[in-house]
Amino acid sequence: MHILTAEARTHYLEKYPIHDFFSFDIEPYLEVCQFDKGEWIFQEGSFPETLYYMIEGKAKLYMTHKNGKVSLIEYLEAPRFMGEIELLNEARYTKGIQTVTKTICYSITQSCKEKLLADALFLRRLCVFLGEKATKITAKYTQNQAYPFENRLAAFIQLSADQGVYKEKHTEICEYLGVSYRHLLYVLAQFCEEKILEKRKSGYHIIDEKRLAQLSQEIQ
Amino acid sequence: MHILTAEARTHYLEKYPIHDFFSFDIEPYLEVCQFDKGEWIFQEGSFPETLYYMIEGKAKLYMTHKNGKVSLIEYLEAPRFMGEIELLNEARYTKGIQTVTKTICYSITQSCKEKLLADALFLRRLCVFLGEKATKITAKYTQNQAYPFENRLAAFIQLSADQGVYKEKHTEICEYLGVSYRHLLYVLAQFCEEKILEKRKSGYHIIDEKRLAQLSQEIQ
DNA sequence: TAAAAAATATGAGATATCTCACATTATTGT
DNA sequence: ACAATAATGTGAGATATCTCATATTTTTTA
Repeated sequence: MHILTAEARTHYLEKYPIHDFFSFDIEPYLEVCQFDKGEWIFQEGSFPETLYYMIEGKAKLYMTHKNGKVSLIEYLEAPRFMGEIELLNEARYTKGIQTVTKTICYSITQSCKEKLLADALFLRRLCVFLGEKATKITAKYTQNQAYPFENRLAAFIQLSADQGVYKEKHTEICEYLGVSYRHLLYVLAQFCEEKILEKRKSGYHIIDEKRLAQLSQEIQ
Repeated sequence: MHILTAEARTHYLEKYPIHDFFSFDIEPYLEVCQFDKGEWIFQEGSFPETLYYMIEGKAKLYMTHKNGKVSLIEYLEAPRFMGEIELLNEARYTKGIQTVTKTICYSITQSCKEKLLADALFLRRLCVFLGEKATKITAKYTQNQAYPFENRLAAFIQLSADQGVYKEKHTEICEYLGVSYRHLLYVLAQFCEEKILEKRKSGYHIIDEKRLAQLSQEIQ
């Protein structure tokens, strides 16, 4: 992680205004910083002392279980807060967050913690953010247990395909969707067999859009 | 649902003080109400116009999927807010909430919505509540996909057993834990076979506490 | 650019979990 | 007190999903 210079700072603050999040001047407490691809923003189990607001980039939220199994819990995409739970509660240790791409964040030091926690404007925005977060997680996991993997995968392919081509990393996606690597490959092969997808060098091409939509619509 | 009289109102307000949630006087906007066992607090799909704070009782949060499958998402236990997401966002329709026992709530009309959304004291408490909610849901569902049902059931039995006896309703629990009724019965039978539980008229008695703890501790 | 590490691929066998059908109690409303 | 409804219990067969072993290809790193 490194902190950006005055020029870059000005540029980002103009591009992604944040002043209206607060009813006091946040600039003295704010820095613009950059994480390289693959860098860890929070180490799992640490006690973070900074509130981040991600403005560009993408990261993954991880958690390691006692049995050593690692779950990819969520993709975090800009714009969003990180470390907000730790701001509200004392001494909460965090899950791990690792960037997927180069990521730019506003970092807000906890030296203005008191001010933040007394600022209705900021708190209201945080409430909305947290509420949406809870709703989204609930929806995702409720689906997970109510639908077979086939439907969830179809939905995910629709969501993540670019120009009709699906080319995510299997190792990552099987974690995210909560199935084994083997099973993901099985179902992808099955989609190919059923002529819904076609596997080429460039990725899995969607050839039966309609059928895919049908499968995924059983969810939404 | 019916609204309690002045005496009862005073009694509850003394027993469960709520004044310090707000920096203004909430009493003019507040009523104490009671829901009977099995009554619906929110009908699924409706647009609630009241913020509730449950002070006594227990309820279940439900959601119906497109395919007709119903998920029991969460047990809601006092004390907690209900309808807070709908207060923050315009026109959000809600999931269904049905009481399990007689339930007492403070109901807060949306006529003080503006005041609430400008009150840092209240918003801060709401943030903490929402943050915990998100954390809890994440933990629950992350476990769901990382551990086989055997472990989760062991943990749930430990949690819900009363004096060493487990006697929840199967129909409800299989929904909550996200498995079929049949499978729940299988695993309970398996626990009996392994002499972890013993089935009697009064319920399933825990006879091998140690082994049960072992199974469930693989999670926590 | 060679070696190491990560990602992809596939087979085979095990098991966790589901669906459906049906019988037997409890519980509840009238 | 009786009918209706909900909850419990069990068998059998299907299938969704996992584990493990092993080979190949791609990407990363020294």
